[in-house]
Amino acid sequence: MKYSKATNYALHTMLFLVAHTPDKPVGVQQLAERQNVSPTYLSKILTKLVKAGLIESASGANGGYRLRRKQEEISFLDIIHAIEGTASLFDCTLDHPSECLIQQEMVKAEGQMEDYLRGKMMSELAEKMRSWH
Amino acid sequence: MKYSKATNYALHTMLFLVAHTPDKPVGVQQLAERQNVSPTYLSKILTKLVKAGLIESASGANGGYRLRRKQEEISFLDIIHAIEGTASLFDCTLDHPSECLIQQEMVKAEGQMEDYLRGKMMSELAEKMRSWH
DNA sequence: CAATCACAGACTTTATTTATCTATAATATA
DNA sequence: TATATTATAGATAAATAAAGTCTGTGATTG
Repeated sequence: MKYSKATNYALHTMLFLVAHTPDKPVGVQQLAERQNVSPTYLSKILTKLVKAGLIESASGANGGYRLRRKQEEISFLDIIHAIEGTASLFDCTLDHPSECLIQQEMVKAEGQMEDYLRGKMMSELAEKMRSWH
Repeated sequence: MKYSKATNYALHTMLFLVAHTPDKPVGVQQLAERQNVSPTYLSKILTKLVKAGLIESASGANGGYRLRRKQEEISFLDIIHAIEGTASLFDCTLDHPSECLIQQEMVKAEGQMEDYLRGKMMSELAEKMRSWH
């Protein structure tokens, strides 16, 4: 079980957009170069972020992507859910007589991780980055 | 990102062994039937649990598997680690100038889930099961 | 109109997970 | 000791998912 690379790309792209001057959109080309990934592949990932309402896109010359919400309102969990989906990490496929106790505990465990990610905002990371320069 | 079915099989097998009378070993055949999985495949999974020291095996007639520790000393995390490994769920493959802030947060988030799983013992589930019968 | 950009779909490649098959080693018991 | 029973190991195959490519289309700017 691993987080996908796509999630990594998404998180880094978001962090870059947050750190970037907010007005001007950033093209996928530039974002892809910084991460050593092909623009077409990254654009697929970014489209998911657009559909999730985290960023918006502009076509045409000088187009690209920019944030759609304030950075204090974008959590790690928002981004991860946009890429990985929101389904539970654990599915008990066995047919039980009653509810699966194991499943219940696994869902609770996941919930702990999600709570942390829900509370961790992009603005906090941006703050940390700034304090280094 | 999903927990593997193997982890599900492992957890259910452990729960069964915990609920079972402790002395007599249980054969993989019986364990596999209950979960609708092939004995050879399950035995591979169980071998991992053996190597992790959670259960022990006995060859030959009347052989099988049984717990090696007390049920209060076997956590969900022990079982999951035995099957999935202990590596972090998130690897930042980008080459950063310094430590990856995103990675750091992801590791913390994981830690929350692991803390929960570390504290959740087989004995607790067995207790719940008993209270239903 | 031409250059620049995002978007969509089909496709390929690679990696991982889930098994299966077969042979071998260990053990109990008749 | 012989036989049945059981776990273990390795090679391999099949199924699924992840990662990435290619190509064409549509929107926007200058």
